[in-house]
Amino acid sequence: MSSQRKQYPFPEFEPKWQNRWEETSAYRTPNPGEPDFDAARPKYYVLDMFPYPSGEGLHVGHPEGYTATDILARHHRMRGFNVLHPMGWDAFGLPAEQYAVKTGQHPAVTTARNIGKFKGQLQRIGFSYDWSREVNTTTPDYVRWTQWIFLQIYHSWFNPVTNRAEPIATYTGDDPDSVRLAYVAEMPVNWCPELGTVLANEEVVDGKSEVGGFPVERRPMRQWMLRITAFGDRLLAGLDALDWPDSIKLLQKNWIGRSEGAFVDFALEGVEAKVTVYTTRPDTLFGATYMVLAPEHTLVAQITTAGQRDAVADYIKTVGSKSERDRQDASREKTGVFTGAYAVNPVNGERIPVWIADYVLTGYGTGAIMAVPAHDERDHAFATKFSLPVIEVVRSTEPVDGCFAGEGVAVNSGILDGLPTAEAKTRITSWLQDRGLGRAAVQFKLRDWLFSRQRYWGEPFPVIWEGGRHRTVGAEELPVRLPELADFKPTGTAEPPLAKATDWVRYSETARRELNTMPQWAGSCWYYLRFCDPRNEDRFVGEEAARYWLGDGGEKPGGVDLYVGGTEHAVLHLLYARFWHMVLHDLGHLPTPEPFQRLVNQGMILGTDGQKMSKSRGNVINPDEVINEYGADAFRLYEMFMGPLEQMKPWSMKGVEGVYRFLARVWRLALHEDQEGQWQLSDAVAEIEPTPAQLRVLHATIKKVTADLGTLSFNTAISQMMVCVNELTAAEKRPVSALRTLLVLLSPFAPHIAEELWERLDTRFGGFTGSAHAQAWPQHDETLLIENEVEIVLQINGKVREKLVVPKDATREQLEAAARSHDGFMAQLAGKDVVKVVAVPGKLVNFVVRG
RNA sequence: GCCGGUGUGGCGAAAUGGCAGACGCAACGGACUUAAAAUCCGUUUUCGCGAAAGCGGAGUGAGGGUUCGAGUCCCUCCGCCGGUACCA
Repeated sequence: MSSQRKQYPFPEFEPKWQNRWEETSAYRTPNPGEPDFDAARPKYYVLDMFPYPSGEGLHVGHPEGYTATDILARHHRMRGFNVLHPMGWDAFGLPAEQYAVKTGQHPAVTTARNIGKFKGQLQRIGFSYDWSREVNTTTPDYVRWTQWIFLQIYHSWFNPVTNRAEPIATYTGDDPDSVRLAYVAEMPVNWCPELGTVLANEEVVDGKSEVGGFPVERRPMRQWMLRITAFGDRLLAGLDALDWPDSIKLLQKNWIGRSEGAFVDFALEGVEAKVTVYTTRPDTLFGATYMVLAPEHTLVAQITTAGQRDAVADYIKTVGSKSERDRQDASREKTGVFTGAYAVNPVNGERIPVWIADYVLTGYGTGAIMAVPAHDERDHAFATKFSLPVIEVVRSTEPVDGCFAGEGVAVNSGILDGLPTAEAKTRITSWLQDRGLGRAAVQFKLRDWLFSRQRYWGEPFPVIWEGGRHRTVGAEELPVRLPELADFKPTGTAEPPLAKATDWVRYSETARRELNTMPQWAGSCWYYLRFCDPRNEDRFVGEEAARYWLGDGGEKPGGVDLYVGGTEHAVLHLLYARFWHMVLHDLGHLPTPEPFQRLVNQGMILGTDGQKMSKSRGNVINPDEVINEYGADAFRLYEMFMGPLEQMKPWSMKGVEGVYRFLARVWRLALHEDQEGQWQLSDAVAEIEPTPAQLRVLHATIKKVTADLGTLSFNTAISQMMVCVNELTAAEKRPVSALRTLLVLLSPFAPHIAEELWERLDTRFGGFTGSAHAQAWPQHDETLLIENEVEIVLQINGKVREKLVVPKDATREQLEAAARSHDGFMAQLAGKDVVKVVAVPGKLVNFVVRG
């Protein structure tokens, strides 16, 4: 194939058009206030998840979403929108840093090289990005504003009364550091000694680092945290008004994991302390037959009796040696040990034993539970193993086998007896509250966001330490630039690499800089804002630009009109970005409450073997090779023709050839090859009226392509254009007006060939001035689609027996009469007992017979 | 385990509750060609009958249900893909 002549000369005209678009800044989008800005047009902000520019280059998965958004961007421009369609680089990250460790080359150098490669690849596909808005999260000008946003977060707190972030000045307590949205805490983190860095949870697979497969251990370290949990309720509630896939909303919902329940205080026997537990089932309090503390619970040492001290110490040691993963395996058999201590059940004064067990986690609730083995699977398994008593306190209305964890009616529960679960919950909660023994409580699975990394290649914190206290640098000192380092190798200790830049670290005689850097998510948390106003030197985004491109927060939450990317960011990037956006909105810096109004996930593209593409499987498709072979238009078109955008689907080179042939047919609609092998305008193209059939298919195509673009059904839009081209190919003469419409419809999908044909037709015919992309989107004429006659089917008991052509507006009665006068059909009906006749105009007549 | 998605020809897929398989791939036949490629035209869910035009049956993972009529709606089950995992 590669040695063969191309079916149409895309190797010549595709680069030609790409250059022309670049030279003429064809896709530059002016901002409000600029001379060529047209305020009368509506806005459309369509965004891709920007890539990490890895050394591997682009794979065919990237352009899937990018092509979809490019088609929509082009379509909206043709419909008169001001379209914001930008691209940039999420360029901090571990691979560049590790490459630097290996080679000594500065990450900035490799990053710049990779960006060059990525950008070149994207430009070869002909995307209509406004490259003048390109951003790179690692440039000082971008880092400056990332750090500035950190300052806003640091200098604010969440006011529970107003339910929003406010400047820290409005906090009236005596320890502002305890309420800041950015705070320092000693936290267990994934530390990889081999790599010399902490890793995010998602970078740890089976207790080993994803990169290199080195062991990872949990170790407590001093970390910066962001108080995302304060926004748990709003992050949850805000989902309702967003046009996101339900599955993604559900993922966020589960991740946030809001639950309603109660704190209950248990007195301890012979110890001056109480244990507070969190439960979602306070109604089962009468059934609590023992209590379990997490092995790390602070009271364990205090309450353990002399006799149990060795057993408890042994157990804690065993638990400590287990990997996090082992410990979280729910199917594992329960383990635990008695502390020797007893607690008192506040409702009935029962004395219940206190155990420690690793199935109680220290990070959730209070790290202590009341165990109700009759109505909780885990407690039941534990009680069974250690022969602890089981008391039924909820009765199901239906028979159940095994442990009953559902809702029913309270029994054996004193004041609660006879109450349904929901009522029992409120009753016991107020009972506890009245006596100061407990209170209603809401808990989240969501944890505060661990925001610091012991890495070089990230944003430095704009933070200074002095006398054991932290403070920020002033906004005028931003950006805090990374120091130059010759050696990126890990120190071998927990100390971040920045510690090696001794001059940089030393801020003053007595003050030192923070050594941690921010995680990669920091830059991606707000890049969609910077795109609105990427060169603004006074603000992270200009107020007018933000108000225009994000909307004014009217009826809908507003923000980016359409955001397309993979599902893998469902709970990380998409949650973090919403959190930052909310803080900035609360502080008055942004007009809208949410960042992304509509979200669409593209499905993964699999290898030709139906497996996930990977280097080890050797099934990776390289976009450059496809484009060399078939051209950018065919590549784009195939990516969209494969199947529904959101669906997972395998690659097929034969499929690429199919759309390539289609584009070649479009080419030959207008051109033919002469004796010298030159493409000349075909004589078959003529200024003639389209036939009624051509007109019908043309307008059906306008209608379907337009509708399908609205629902992102690119594959069916393309098949309709194929139908249209097949119709025109079959014709002796091609009406030039039909070609004109077809090229306009095709131009968002296959922009190069559309422009090239448009330009060539302009040499002979009128109506081809300017660019195909600059044309108004066509409108279909419904009257041309209506046929005078329609074919209906005649059915007996729902089975098709005959077909019949009738006037399109025939009534039910006329249809039935027509059926009854159809001899062949009546012959089949002869002798049958017709009980009912269903006639549907334009569709069918169904005779229901008995026997 | 729980949650979500999905299941239609040889393959990718299409079908406001109304003729299942549009469009594309592959395959087969024909035209063009010395020949091939490319291109163009045609056939192509499957089984049975027929020389053929055609006729008849079955058919959207399995089983049930609602309906004049179900790929589409409801119930039960199975497979595959993804997420999540002791969150009290």
